[in-house]
Amino acid sequence: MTATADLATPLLDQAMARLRAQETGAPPPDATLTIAEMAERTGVSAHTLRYYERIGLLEVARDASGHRVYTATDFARVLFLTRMRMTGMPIRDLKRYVALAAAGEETIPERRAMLLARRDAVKAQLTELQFALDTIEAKLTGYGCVPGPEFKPAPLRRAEPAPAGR
Amino acid sequence: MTATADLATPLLDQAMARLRAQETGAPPPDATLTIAEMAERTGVSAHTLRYYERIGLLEVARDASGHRVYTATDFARVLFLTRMRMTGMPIRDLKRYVALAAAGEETIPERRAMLLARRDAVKAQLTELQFALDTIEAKLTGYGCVPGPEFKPAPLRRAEPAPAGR
DNA sequence: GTAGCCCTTCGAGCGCGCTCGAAGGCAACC
DNA sequence: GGTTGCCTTCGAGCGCGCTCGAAGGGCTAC
Repeated sequence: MTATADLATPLLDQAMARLRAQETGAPPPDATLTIAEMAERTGVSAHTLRYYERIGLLEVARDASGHRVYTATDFARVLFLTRMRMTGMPIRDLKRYVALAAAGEETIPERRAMLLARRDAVKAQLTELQFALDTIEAKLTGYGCVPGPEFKPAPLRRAEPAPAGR
Repeated sequence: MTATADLATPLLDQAMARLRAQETGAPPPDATLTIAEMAERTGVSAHTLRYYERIGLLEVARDASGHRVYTATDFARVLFLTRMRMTGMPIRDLKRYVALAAAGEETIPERRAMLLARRDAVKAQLTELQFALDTIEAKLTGYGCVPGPEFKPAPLRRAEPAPAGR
């Protein structure tokens, strides 16, 4: 994809980078990573990793020279953050979530509530996206395009019953 | 949903407004609409409707007093635009698409290419969103939430990339 | 030593997509 | 005539999420 330059979708490219990261740059066992390695493996730029730390989404140890030392836990957290960001969860909410997580067990109810809200939001988004996809394919048909020789619209299991037909 | 105020997701709310618009504010037969009526029925604010027109996404007729007069065609276009926007399609691309559509039949190949690219992007997004949803539900399970109707007591934390780590 | 390179902090800047406010027109009603 | 209220144009401003550049530190290789 990204066939035509002016159709480039940065968000999607980043997302694909992250997917690749999840597949190829699998979480290291208990090795540590430099910021450059983290950037490469998570698909999140070093600039952005520093930014996330600055705003309190991450708390990263330093080595003797003051360089950041990322652990497997940090790696997992960055993946979590990027997945939540992908769903459109605002950074302000992620900050709150992370703060709650740092605060201890008694914040679990609120964290759970946040996740439940996010889950509902994501389900709604899936419904909407499917709706938009239907719109696109209808228009493609109008432009003399067959919906496609491919069998499955997407390699995903339908999370939701499709939104009332179309 | 939108249980807690600081979890509010404007995007989602707008999206829901639009969904409602599609259901309730069904396209008028061949009546015309004022900007306020369009705003109400599409869930797109009057400010934004004017903005869309200003940047060339819309071309709206005026009445004798210079007030905008929206037709059913305009309504349909606004719905199309909002659905494409929902997929993350940048306004710049929509501008190009609209310009092509205005240019005539010979631009159909390029329009088709844009739609195909967008279709792929949306499919990728669906996959990603589903992935994120899985992540959320796994974490919810860890927080003692059952994803389904059946209840299983899960007092133990699942080994998850818990950002709650620390 | 010094070159190269990756790292650090800090603050400013940017692109996107709205969002808003000011200033005024026109029509209807009291 | 005056008030209300929705409409107009125009340009400025804003919130978000990065993104970048400047200025400098420390390590290794030559």
